[in-house]
Amino acid sequence: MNTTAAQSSPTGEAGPLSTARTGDIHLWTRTLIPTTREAPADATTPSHVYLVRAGFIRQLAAGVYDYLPLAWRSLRKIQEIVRQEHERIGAMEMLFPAMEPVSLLKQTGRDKAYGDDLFTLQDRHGRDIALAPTHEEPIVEMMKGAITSYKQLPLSLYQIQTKFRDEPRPRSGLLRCREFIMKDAYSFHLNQQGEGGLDVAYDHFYDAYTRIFTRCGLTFTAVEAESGPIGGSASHEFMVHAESGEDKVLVCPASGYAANVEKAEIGERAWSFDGEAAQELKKHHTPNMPGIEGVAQHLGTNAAGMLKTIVFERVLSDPSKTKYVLAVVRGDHDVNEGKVRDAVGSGVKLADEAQAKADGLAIGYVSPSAFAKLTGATIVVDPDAAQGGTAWATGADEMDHHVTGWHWGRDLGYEVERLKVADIRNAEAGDPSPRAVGSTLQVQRGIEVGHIFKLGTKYSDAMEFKVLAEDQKPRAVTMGCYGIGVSRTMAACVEMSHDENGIVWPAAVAPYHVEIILMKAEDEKQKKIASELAQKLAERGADVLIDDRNERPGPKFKDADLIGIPVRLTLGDKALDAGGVEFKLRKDTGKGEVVAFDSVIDRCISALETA
RNA sequence: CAGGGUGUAGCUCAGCUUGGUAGAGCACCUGCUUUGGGAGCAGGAUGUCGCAGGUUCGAAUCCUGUCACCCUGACCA
Repeated sequence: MNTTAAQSSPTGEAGPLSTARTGDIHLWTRTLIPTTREAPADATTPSHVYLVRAGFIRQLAAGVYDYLPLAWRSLRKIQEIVRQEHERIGAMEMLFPAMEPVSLLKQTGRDKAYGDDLFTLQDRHGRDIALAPTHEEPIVEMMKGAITSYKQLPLSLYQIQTKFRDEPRPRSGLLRCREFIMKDAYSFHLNQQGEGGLDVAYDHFYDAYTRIFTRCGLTFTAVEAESGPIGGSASHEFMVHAESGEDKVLVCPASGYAANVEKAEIGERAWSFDGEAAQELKKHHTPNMPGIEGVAQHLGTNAAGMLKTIVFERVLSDPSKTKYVLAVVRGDHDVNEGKVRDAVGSGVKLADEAQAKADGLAIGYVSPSAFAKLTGATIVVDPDAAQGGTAWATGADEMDHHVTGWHWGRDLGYEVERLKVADIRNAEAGDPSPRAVGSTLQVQRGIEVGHIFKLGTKYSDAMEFKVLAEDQKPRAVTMGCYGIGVSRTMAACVEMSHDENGIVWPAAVAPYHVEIILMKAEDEKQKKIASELAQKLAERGADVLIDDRNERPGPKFKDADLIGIPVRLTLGDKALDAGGVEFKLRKDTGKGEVVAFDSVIDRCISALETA
């Protein structure tokens, strides 16, 4: 067999206009596929276990992985799909540096926004350099110098590149890395609405993302999301359904509404401060009880019987004038900072603990009663906490003490009139749907593989990126940005598609389409047939891996299942005597079937096309 | 960052309590046999016991420090 590892144009010299693609043919013994029988001790997630065991990746440091030949082939296929779909919506590919001056990030304040997540270093002159976590600043910097007129808009640019984020806790193999491959795109517009506007481009990217993840064989949902440190208005996350996913998505089966847990709205809930006090207010000594569950138990109730008061402060231009915002939720609920922000109509952050204590707030033991003693403060109450008929357990506004029998009307008095009631907590399974009366939200776990944002002029304002509009006046450029975690997408494919024997690759992202197993690697006849089959498959565009190792059948079949190539052809005496080869799809269980030589190529191709 | 855990051969791990100078299985190399779902026999090679100090006649083992990695949470395009 003369098959070489480096297969290119089989028909002749490749000229400058010839980039004809035909399939690759690689020999197992001439590439590197270090499969292992046992999983590394520290791998717990399926994609991590199988990508390591199947010889796709190896870990170099926490959240830093080598991509071995198989992984790189899959990644390139994902990248190719990404390129084709970006090409389709008219986005142009380019490449930015991986490093950028920290001073650039200071212009938008994102050096602080990213904080310790930013990898930084100093060059020989002592200049601070960051390894880019994303590229809004460099692209705006470049565009500022490159375009000056509205006539050059709209424009969409993208790149596929390694990104760096010093995650506090990398985990789950490729799902959460400190160095990872990302596709990031940026669009530029004169306006948000109308022809050539951001809204149009956003929809195009939304559609492109839908096609990309569909082509990758993923089951996913596009959910409404918070924009996080990237900023901006509208935002959607593309979430692959997977148990190992870190993100929680709330969905309403009746309306199709789907949103990230940080963003999900909750439907109407009944609330009222009316109702008589049923119990006496009683103080309890509760020292050294970390966790609301412990306190609740001590007080003879549960977390749902308690009120939790979180102290925020408004983000003001004059930081010396602290204005507190008390957010009250039921003890078993979590306050959602974004919803608090929306409810009070200004930016908020958790109050500085030392300052709050100096102002008389017993952090950790605050009750809604504290509101009566504060001047200029705001209080927002979640509907589930705004129940006047309940005798609540809550803090005693005194260190190491709680109270039971607390009552809104009796214990906050006339202040009840000044209470604001709003949805300020994270949604949970079973909450009423915001879009369909009578329906409840359900929780799904997901892996975020894509995220798109309408940035508006956040970055162009900060960096003074303007173009001249038709009215001859300078106008800040409206932007969108669009990211796909390429390496994470590969891992998501494995999370979605595997069985107890290994990976089951969707054909579009499989490192090879067909694996040919030689039962007797030394047998000249088998080698010749394998070579001929591979050649024909390659001419039809299929990538072929030939397992030519001089191994016994057992390990070869086990490895074939492990690395998960969609189509398997086995060349052995059994099938050869019957006048063909054994054909089996990875996703099918049981034995394969013998298919005659003259029809097996068509069979392979059609199986791949319908996969 | 808080809490928990682990570092011994390429991989998975035992040995540590009670100190005496390094082990198993798999993988690897050689030979023979074997060849349709992780073969058998025989022989062989493989270690700075994470690192640095300390105690001791003697440390993988005890003590101190330190580094790395994993898990839960916090955090997070």
